[in-house]
Amino acid sequence: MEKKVISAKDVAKLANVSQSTVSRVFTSGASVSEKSRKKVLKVADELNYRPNALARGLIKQKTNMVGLAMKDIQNPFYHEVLGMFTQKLKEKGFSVLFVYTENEEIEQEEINNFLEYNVEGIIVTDALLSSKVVTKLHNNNIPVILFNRYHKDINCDSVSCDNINAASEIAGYIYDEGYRDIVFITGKSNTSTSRDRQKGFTDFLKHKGIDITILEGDYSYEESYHLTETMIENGHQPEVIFGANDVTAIGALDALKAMSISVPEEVSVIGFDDIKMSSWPSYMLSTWAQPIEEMINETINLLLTNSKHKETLKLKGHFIHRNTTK
Amino acid sequence: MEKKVISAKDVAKLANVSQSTVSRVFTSGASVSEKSRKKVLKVADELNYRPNALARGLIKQKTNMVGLAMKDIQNPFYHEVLGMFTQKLKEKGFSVLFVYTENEEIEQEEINNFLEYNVEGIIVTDALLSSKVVTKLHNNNIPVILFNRYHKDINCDSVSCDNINAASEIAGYIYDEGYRDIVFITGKSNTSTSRDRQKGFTDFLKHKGIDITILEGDYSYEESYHLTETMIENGHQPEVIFGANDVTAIGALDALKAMSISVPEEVSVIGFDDIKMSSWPSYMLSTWAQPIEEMINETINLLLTNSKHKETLKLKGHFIHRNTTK
DNA sequence: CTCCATTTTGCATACGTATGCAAAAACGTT
DNA sequence: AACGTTTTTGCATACGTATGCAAAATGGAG
Repeated sequence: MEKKVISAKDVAKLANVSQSTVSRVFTSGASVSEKSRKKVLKVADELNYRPNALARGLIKQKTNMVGLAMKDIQNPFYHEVLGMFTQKLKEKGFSVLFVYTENEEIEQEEINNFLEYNVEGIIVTDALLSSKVVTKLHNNNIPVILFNRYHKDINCDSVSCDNINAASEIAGYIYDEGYRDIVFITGKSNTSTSRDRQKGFTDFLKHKGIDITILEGDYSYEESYHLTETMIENGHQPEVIFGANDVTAIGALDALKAMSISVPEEVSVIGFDDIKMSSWPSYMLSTWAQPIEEMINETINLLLTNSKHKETLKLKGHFIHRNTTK
Repeated sequence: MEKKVISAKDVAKLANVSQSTVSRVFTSGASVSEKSRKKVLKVADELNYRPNALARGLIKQKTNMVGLAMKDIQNPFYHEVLGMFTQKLKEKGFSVLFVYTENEEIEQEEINNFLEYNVEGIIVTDALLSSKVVTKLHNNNIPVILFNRYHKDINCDSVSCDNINAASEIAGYIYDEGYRDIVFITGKSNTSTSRDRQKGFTDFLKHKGIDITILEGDYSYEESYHLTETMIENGHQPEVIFGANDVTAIGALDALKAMSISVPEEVSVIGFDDIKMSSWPSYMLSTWAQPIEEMINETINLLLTNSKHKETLKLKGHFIHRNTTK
């Protein structure tokens, strides 16, 4: 039963051609006569032959593999991102070498793993890597793209939502509605997403002469729920709460509901991400929709072009008005 | 700048040894003198050398890669599964080639992709594959394990929660509580998980002389919400609702809340999976916790042993009593 | 220092594919 | 049929590593 793995040589023998010819049949753009192609394909099909991607990668210095490192898979936003990445990369002919990381900074080890497999590019989602590692990758001519993160000290491509502007627009909306008692619940403070959302939000309002209340969250439901609950218990009931992401906003929303505070009549709530859950009837959360598809397209684009000139792309997105705002 | 990729040969030259010696330094169990090892490691570190996994895989017929095909990444349960799989596989020295699929049956193409890369095993989560494909894989001596699915016509290893027994135990609990007006909201009917949960549940109750109401869901929040809402509107308010998974139960729960029906006083709700969301304060859903970690350990175990004798493992798990049951 | 046993090393080859080069085949023109 | 042109083919080699084998180096005992 121990059927040994069949190679181009085996096919060649049965088809009465050379191994080169077999190879050419499976190499697009190579010159093979129609007769040989037919013969080879027939035998290949019978033997169930498929070219070995490792050997091919070895000789072509091209593996068709992309490393995808992802953090914080708890946030539903990234599930959608993961799904879309794998699908779009597949369309482009790439396979995905997946790594899940718990640290804010991807570890050397993960990258080494990617390098050993000669990935053609690395996408890092919701995490960072040291500038030393980035330099090393660039020396090896491997593009690396940060998705939804960037850092001034890290010279590499990055794609994210224009968090500053988005938060600023949200602030504008809130301002126009006449709200003045405003709360922002942050995400993890060491993330550029949270910092930018906070900056865009507070700067706009400060410019209008409004100081807001900032609660230090961590992008988790639990923490946000707890913060909101405590705030209300301490007698502070704001007019509007803006959460650094949807999970945060939903945590606040649930806390308000639990305390029988009506939304949006007494307190408005706004999130960020537009995860699927936000459109569930029990939430109907007003939120900022990140242009996921566009962001992913651009990321893959940067990967494919691999230009020496590094870009920091920031895409817009749009506000979605649901039932947690008036 | 175009720094070319460095090979064992380069290291060998600088360290004044042969390529074989360099190779042996990076092959555990090979015989190298301490002196050479030191020399080689020093140079390797300077040059930033790491053995090429492709070349190694080619010659050793061992790639340290595992194919992971996953369906329905929308269900939060599978995010936890994905995270745990990648971590545990990494611990065992495997890299994960990830594929996301939308079809109930993994397509030939995905498998071919895995095969081209010489994966050492394939894990299929929440989906099936044709018995033809399985046979082909077995012929190539590649183990394939279904996670949370099985099928009588597919002769391959599988690991899942013992859904029949779990649902049966839940039925027992419900019966003991004295409930008689009972609703089960199914998942997708073509999944073994949903079928088994339905079977364990209904069989137990039928045996007690109780007929239950079955609503055909699809594991989605929206459908479950809608089904529950319609049922109540039609005047049927049961004593307890059992959802085929947590997302289903949460959909029902939210529908009940929206209609101001108190849980668990008027209606109890029970789910299945114990996803993170179920322990959110606003839900506190009573549910069945699948023994994820154990399931994953067993799956990896089967992968490693790759015995000719195929097993269908069913692990137990346990009931978690929260606030949606009395 | 000599001899033998053991360890370490290098050489050569293999893994399965792609590709430059030259030979062979096919084709078209006169 | 003879020639030149184009297409197709096979040969040989390369990619970067692991490993059997024999040669070389090391170590220990006398």
